Amino acid sequence: MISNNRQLEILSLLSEKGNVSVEEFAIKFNVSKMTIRRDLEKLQENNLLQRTHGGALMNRVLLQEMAYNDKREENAEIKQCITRKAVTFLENNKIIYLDAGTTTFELAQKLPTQDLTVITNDIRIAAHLMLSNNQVIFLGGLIGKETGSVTDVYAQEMLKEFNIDVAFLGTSSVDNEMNLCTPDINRMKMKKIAYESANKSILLVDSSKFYSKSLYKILNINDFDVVITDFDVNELTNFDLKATEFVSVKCNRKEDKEC
Amino acid sequence: MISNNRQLEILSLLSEKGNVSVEEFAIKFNVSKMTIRRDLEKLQENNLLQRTHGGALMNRVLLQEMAYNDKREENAEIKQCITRKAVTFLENNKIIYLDAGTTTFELAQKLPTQDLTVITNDIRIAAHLMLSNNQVIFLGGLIGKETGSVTDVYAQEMLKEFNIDVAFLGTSSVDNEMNLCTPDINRMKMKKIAYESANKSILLVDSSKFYSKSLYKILNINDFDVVITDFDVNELTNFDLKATEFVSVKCNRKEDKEC
DNA sequence: TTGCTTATGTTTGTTTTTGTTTGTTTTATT
DNA sequence: AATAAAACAAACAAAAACAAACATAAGCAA
Repeated sequence: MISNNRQLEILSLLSEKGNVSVEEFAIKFNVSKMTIRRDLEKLQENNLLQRTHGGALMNRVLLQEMAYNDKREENAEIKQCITRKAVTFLENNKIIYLDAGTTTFELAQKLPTQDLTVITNDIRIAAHLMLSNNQVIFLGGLIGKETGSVTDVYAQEMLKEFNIDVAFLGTSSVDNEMNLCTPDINRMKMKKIAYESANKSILLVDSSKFYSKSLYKILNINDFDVVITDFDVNELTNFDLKATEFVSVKCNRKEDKEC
Repeated sequence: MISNNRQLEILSLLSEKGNVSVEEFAIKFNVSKMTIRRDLEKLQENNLLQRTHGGALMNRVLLQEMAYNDKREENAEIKQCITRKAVTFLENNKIIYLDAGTTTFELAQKLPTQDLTVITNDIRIAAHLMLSNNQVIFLGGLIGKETGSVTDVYAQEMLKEFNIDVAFLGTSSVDNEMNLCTPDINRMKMKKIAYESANKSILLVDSSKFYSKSLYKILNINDFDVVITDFDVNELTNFDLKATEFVSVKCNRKEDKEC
């Protein structure tokens, strides 16, 4: 087994159990304790765990990263389908806005590597796109720990100043009347401002988000120019959706071929 | 880019398993290990994976790997010494500013994990600290590709609004008259604003930066409350440094014990 | 064919990783 | 505090992986 791989496994077990012992791993990987100690030392250097006498404790930094990765996994196939469709709405030299969220993060990874200007309030999206040849503008402010995004008044004011060609928005829920909802007032405002600043707004929403509501109404699904979703078309035709281009991606969870 | 089928298969297996070993593939494809290494080398050049001793890991999107790469940087040991000293100037519940740069990035990794408010214009610093329990405020704007930082008018205006307890600044050069210099007007302004907004300013500068000048003067070394450097003390006493608390870290490049 | 380029294998010496030994430090117990 | 047991870490040695340089083979155009 290659050493980095062993270190990754140590981290992964650590995140499950919270603490690990040197002996445990020496046996598990069939290497000497010294080797495990050296692994732990290296991992500690990178702030990935906290060594103790006899083993190591989890660093809470790691916890959060894992939580984020887990969240990414949820509905992964569906998000792949949705974002794969979303990129077809892109054109060169456009200014786009990417809302904070896991779906838009997936979209960020599928963007062309150049000729776009991308505005975002999600630090993970910004950090990722920084490596591309696109122009990246990050909205400033206090970074929210759970979401890795900025939504405060700084970000809101800054966002108002841009002329956006296409805004890609996500949402945490859609209620019975097809209103997008969110429990947080700042997130609500960010989305509204993005919508208002953009010539065209595209909603990315997977079916798990429907029929649940929370405190703030943001916009109605009808307000969007395009809605990309795996939600059942028939259910939606009960509503008056003529104003919206409606793209339903059929997504077979297992085979992932239809999209 | 990808020259053959084998490399494609390596990537595909890598994305399935997360890691691969050289030996495994040498056997699987019935070629020499050297050939596999050359494949991995090529794929790494294209940022498609991360080589390790014995094999390769999937290329991770998160910034952990960046931290990794930074470890291998030139004056790494000296920067370690300087930043180790710098953290001793921190107190709980303070508002600090971290300038963009590799030295301050090192410092960010050594910060306590809570009770600080950190303002920064460096996205790597922000992304890293986001995982801690400190409050993190990122200054918005266009992200510069080479530096991963924002220095434009948005960032400048935003920075002016904060009350900073301690600002930690770096610099690209210090000229013969002990003025900090930079070739970029926006970077110059950012540093000046940070200096003016802060109660206390601490300069982190390694000896390689001295005696070289560039277009814009920022500040004089005497303006700082504290200067932390590995530069030879005797050379500096030729200048009138009484206004500045001067901390010289002795750093033995090889042994790295003095600090 | 010849000459060129590219991919691969082999040899060699170097670097990295790992295990072992030894003596020290930490922890727990009396 | 004294003691024993466990964990640790420095130093060395062995093994594995690596990479440069050269040799060989394959593919391809003139």
